[in-house]
Amino acid sequence: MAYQDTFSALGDPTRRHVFEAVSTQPRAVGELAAELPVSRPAVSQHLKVLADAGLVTCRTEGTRRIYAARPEGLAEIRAWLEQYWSDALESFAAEIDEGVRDS
Amino acid sequence: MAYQDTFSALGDPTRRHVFEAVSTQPRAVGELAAELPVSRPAVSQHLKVLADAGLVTCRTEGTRRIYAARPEGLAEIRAWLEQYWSDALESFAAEIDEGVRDS
DNA sequence: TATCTTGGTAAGCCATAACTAACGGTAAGC
DNA sequence: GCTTACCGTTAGTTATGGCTTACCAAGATA
Repeated sequence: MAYQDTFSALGDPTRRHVFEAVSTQPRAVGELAAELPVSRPAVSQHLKVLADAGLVTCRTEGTRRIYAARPEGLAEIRAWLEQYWSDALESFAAEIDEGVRDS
Repeated sequence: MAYQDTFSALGDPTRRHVFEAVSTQPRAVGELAAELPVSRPAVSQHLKVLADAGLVTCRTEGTRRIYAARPEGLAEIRAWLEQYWSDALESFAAEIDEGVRDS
């Protein structure tokens, strides 16, 4: 049920920006803060949330921390989506079948 | 880019519950409020957000409003996910190709 | 070894939004 | 036609969380 964490993590616009930024290319915290309209600590905090949700990984490079997107983190939400999609279509078909004769 | 609205709408846990409830079966506001630990106005507001995001539809039935899930609302996020997925794998492959030296 | 650079953490403030309570409107039933 | 019940909206309060400033830790370089 970790797809919920993914939704919560990606629910914030700033966090989506950070995620998409590191998706384009792995970057250090300072670089991200430089191109985003938020401070470095803010970026760091968002990265922590994303990391907890399994959406990014961290690689130490001297004093720098290079963050990269982790596509696998989207696997759960992807699986849920496909599952839901098929279930919904099924229910929809059943409803049509029964005929929606109001209550 | 409406997948962002979808993420924002589904980012809230309560809203996910409401969405999943109406997914199981179309229901009125009062019924939803009765089985969820939130008040009726709260449910109503959540449904408004979900409706704006195109995730639910409303059908008037006398004085009652029957809300139903709209699977199509997930189409955008689904498309984005597939797009991102393939792009990410591509970038990942390119990165591997260039060789991730160190560590 | 000393200093500088870089990143993470903690505390506090502020904004957004979710929740509750109360009111008004509308349709159904008697 | 009046009463009742249900639904939606609005105002007010509370709480969650995001942003910033300040401080601390770790590593590289001279």
